Amino acid sequence: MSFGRDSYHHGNLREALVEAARRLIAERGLGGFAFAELARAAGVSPAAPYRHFRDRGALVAELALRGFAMLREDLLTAWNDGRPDPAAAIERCGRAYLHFARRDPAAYAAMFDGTPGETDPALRAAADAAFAVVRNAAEAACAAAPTRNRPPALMVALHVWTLCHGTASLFTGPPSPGRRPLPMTPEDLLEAGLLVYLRSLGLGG
Amino acid sequence: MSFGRDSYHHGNLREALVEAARRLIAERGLGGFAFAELARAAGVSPAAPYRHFRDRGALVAELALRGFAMLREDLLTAWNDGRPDPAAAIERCGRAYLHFARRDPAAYAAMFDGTPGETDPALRAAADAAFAVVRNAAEAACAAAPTRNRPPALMVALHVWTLCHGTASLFTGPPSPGRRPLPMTPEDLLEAGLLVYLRSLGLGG
DNA sequence: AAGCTCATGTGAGCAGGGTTTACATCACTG
DNA sequence: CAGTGATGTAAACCCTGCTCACATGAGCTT
Repeated sequence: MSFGRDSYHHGNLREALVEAARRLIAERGLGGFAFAELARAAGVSPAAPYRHFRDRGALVAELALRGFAMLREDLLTAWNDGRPDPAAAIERCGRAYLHFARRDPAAYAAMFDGTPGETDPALRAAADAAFAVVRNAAEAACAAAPTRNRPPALMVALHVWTLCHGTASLFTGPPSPGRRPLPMTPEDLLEAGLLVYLRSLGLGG
Repeated sequence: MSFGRDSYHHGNLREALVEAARRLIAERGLGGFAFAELARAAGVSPAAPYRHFRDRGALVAELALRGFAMLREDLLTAWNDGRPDPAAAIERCGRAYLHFARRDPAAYAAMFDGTPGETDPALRAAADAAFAVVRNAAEAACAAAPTRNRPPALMVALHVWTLCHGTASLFTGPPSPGRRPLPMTPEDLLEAGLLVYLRSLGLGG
């Protein structure tokens, strides 16, 4: 369990690599970390990381996997069984979503901009589990809505997720050319959007 | 004006590079094109592209610039002065937005995932011009809404843009780990979302 | 037509990254 | 205490981004 490298083996290389990548991606974007650079930061030879990750993509996938697990927990806490009412709880979920995207931009990028290629089943499962929280919230919201205005719960969940992701993608993280200047916080923009949307379903204030 | 390279000079290198980049980015993502590869595809030495673009980022910025101009035109056409009514016209804009993201995924990526660094003023202006169309549509929609339910037009524009971008980002282009399987087309999902949202403002329906 | 100029392309070259392979070290286990 | 498997090293390969001095030739001036 040595960190400063007093022995031949690092003792914690895998974690060190993940954390170094998290830092670099947060600073310079998804493409902004070099495998060799991580190795250097850990005080290890350029080939060492390959003992822990098949390639760069595998490290990004690991980051995404952990990200989905954390996001799921944050959403579960925010949902809090829909108390005091589904609309308020969903707005809390929106804030939690943005908070997560801000707190761990590297994981967020890995989750939504990463690996155009094949997707590992465990990763897909983690993504499903995170979405399931929103899906469940949408079910509760629809159950609480007047019968006439009930759209399918899955669609509501997708709309909520879309609004959250759109807000996070456009207004947090590294600025892209398409980023608009905001006259309010992203949190307030999202809350207002969710409010308007849910009101149309007969929910909220 | 030679293409197959019968003379020392290419004659159209700049355009050839942009088009090759567009193709490669569409296939392999934003990081998936090599400057040297573009040169090879154009039958030119690896140093030649640097006569036309300062670096890789400059080419991406060019793609983004053209993208915003095209998107603006598409949105203007879709808006069609708000006929027959603002809600219907805004939904048409949403479809146009998705259609653009699908038709030119490389430009779309350059516009919204590109260059974490400084942004050229012309690029910013092009982005502003495209957003202005939506902004204008939101003004018209708000003007048509019952007085009690009028949120600020800018906020409505931002919500619409966010919904469009969220949908495009999550459900078109190269699949990311966070992508959900959809029981409908992205177009229908977005249309439904805009419908619910605008209904809350007292429009459409 | 002669000559100048400048945009455009070339070739060579440097630093550095991704990845593989054969080998070294070491913790653990029987 | 030897054997084994996990972990790190060294060296090597090719590719990329980018720079610089130089070559080419299109178009303008005269």
